[in-house]
Amino acid sequence: MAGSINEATLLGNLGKDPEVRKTQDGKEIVTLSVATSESWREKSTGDRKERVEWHRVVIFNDALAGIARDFLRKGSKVYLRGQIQSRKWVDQSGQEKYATEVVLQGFGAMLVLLDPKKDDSPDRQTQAGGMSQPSGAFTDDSEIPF
Amino acid sequence: MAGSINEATLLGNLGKDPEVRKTQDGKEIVTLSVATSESWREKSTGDRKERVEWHRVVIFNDALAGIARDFLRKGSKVYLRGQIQSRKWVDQSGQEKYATEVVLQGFGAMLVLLDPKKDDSPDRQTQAGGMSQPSGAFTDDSEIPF
Amino acid sequence: MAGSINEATLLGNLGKDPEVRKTQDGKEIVTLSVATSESWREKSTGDRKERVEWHRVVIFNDALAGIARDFLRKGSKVYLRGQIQSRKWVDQSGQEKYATEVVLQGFGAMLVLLDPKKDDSPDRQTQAGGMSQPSGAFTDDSEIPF
Amino acid sequence: MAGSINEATLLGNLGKDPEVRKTQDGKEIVTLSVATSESWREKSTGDRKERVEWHRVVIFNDALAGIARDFLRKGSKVYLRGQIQSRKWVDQSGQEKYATEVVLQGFGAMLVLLDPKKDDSPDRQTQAGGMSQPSGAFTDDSEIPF
DNA sequence: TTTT
DNA sequence: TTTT
Repeated sequence: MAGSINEATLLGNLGKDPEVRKTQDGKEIVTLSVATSESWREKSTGDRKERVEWHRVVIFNDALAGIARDFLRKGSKVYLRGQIQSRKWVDQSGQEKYATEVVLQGFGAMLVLLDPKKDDSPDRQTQAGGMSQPSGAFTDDSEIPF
Repeated sequence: MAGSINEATLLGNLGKDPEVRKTQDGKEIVTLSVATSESWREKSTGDRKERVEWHRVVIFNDALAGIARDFLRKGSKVYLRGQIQSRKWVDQSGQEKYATEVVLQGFGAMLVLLDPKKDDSPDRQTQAGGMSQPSGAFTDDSEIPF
Repeated sequence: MAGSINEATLLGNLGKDPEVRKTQDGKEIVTLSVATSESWREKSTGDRKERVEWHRVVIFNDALAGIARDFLRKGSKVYLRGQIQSRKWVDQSGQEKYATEVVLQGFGAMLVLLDPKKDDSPDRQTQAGGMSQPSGAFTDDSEIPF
Repeated sequence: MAGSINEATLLGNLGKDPEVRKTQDGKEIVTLSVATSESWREKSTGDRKERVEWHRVVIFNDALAGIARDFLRKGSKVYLRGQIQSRKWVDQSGQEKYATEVVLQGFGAMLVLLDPKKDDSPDRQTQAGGMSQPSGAFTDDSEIPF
């Protein structure tokens, strides 16, 4: 199928520290548990309600995995974009299981750290594949149009 | 939690006709099976690979459900935005089951029909809460400002 | 034209305090100056380069305008979504002028405050038109699937 | 500034054929005029209103520029993502001019052709940095997991 | 004018 | 398990 888009965009907080695994060939894969939440007031009762959603995020992209491993911690706020992917397997008791994950891999993947910057941490954004953008002017403040 | 985002954006094709259910209070809920796909060339072997992902999409929003029911069919191309939500239940054999769905409900929800417009079909876009998109001309090039 | 999308998504910082204007009928309109920036390393020279882009953001939506007015300040980090709109006018010297803005109005508009929460500030997210989402389970931590 | 996002997402139609220019070093740059439109019913009068917005889109990315040049024409429907960038210059009469464009360049850039596929046209999606989307079947309903 |  |  040509011309399709599969994109998950999350802005939330980590429920625990990133988990780092290694593939057989030594590549690091980082897994996050990200919570998003929404709240609203029940129309009928006027009660305040909240729904929390937990997202399993798997980072295959090397650069993003390194950033996540080094700079994200339990409680960190993060903005990320990846693809929705479902896996199916049979567990030890023979049951079919499905899991759906947000996978950061390939060229749409994005990760932005949103914690207030501390000390000596490096630039806080990375996009899969790097970033290449041209130089732009606007060095003189008087040139800003508003 | 305030300040979070949970957004799934899909552009894909329906694998079958929409399914229409009714809640106890008579509200229609429409479910879609949407396929997205990506392909790439294997670096090592040079082989062409493809991965198809199937997304279960559940439309609670009345306006969007009506549009989907009336104008989407197996094979239709659609662009939509909703939230990722996971449900858990126990099946008849006592097994715990999880399912993750893209839910269209509330004010971020969006549905855009991308099939070539036939005949007498109505406006092809709706966003939750209103705002449809009517016909727009391309008659007079002089209207284009650049 | 049916089925179109016009969306600008920004995550950046305010260059100055929000500006509040009133229309003739007393409606408040809030204007923001939002900076986004990207940096990269010049391939040929190895120099570090940066490009800053300034965005004029105009908030017509009442709820979002109120949030922006009350909780955004110079330096605030904000995530927002609106539409790209261009205006044309003739200035006092008879020159034709164009300006392009990101307009928050209608049902796709979104504003998320990303500053660390202080004290007694209210919930930090609003979407145009309010928010209505169903109740969801996951109240018992043991139910979380990963 | 690290951690910022500047993203424009458009789904609209071309008002005229793509324009192809060459830089001094022979690189092709493709420019599009893309129309998006929205309509609504005036609350007070009940009148149907429509607003058409024209977007100037500049494609620096080689792969996307080639796709646009070869497969887009006046009237084509396209989905694209790029960055909002403003330029300033002085015209021949000494007037300061500003222009805002959606620029496709670097790794967030995306272009998806949405015209019904004709004949021998190639894959219809490209993302900056690679990743094209091939044909995908709908032959066997049993492949759909729900 | 911001932020890093 | 997070955050508000």
